[in-house]
Amino acid sequence: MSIDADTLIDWFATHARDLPWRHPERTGWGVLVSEIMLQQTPVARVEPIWHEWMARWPLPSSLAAASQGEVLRAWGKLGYPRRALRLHTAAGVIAAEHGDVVPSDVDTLLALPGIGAYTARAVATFAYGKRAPVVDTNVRRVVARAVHGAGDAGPPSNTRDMNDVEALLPPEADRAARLSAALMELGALICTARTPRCADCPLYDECAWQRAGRPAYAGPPKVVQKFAGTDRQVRGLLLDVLRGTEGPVEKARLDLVWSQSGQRDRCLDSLLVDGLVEQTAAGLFALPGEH
DNA sequence: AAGTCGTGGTT
DNA sequence: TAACCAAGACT
Repeated sequence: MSIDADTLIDWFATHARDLPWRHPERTGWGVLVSEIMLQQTPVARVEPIWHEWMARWPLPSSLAAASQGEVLRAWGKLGYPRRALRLHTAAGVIAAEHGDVVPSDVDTLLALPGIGAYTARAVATFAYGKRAPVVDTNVRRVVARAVHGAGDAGPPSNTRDMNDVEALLPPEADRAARLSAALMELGALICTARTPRCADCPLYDECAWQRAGRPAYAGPPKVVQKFAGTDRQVRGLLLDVLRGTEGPVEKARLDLVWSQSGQRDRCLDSLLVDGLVEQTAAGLFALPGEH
């Protein structure tokens, strides 16, 4: 079973959310920023920050001119702040080597830090109308159900997943791009992970999962990531102190966020290694480039 | 290639 | 309420 492109493209034309990075006046830079922010982060939390960034840094060169600390503060609590640092670096490369214009070529995009298989193709497709398989978690789920009749996608396999989606794309780049956006939107609004709204699905009649009686997911159990008590939580708490403080702080201030000194010190050290924190000559701690 | 990397809303 | 989930990348 396959997916009828026209059916889904038509559904998208009438049901797509009005998201700012889809507006006709958005630039490739705006699309890139949105895609990085949206990695593992919900639309609702990204939208206000994206607007701030577009107003403050309308070009790659304007972001590149900011300090890392400014960028990390503006990133706020979107999570995974290494994304902000990589985007800052990518902006510098785009400004210096690509005429301050986000590249439209997948391989060129892949060479930039923080841009992987999904983001490179999403930017090429959504910003420039190229024809490329755009595979994110939504698309994987929609294909698993509508095409393969499974309750959910199994473990990701980049090559196999992209081949699956490639086979669905119409030959015309413009329609392929719209189908890619539609597949993602369907996964986000209708074919959702926990409680799919099948009654509202434009693919209801042709969906292999529906036809098979909606069998439960039968693949290997998904690995659920813990958060409470992990280094990830502690790193987040440490960084939050520096984000909320004007200048450098003493280590004693950071020691307040977590009682276990061993884990605390290990996390602070890893933040220094990652370049998310710097130590001043006086031995104080600060966001990078702000002292 | 399995683990790691933030954060907060939803069920 | 604990678990799940959200437009992944990197090592």
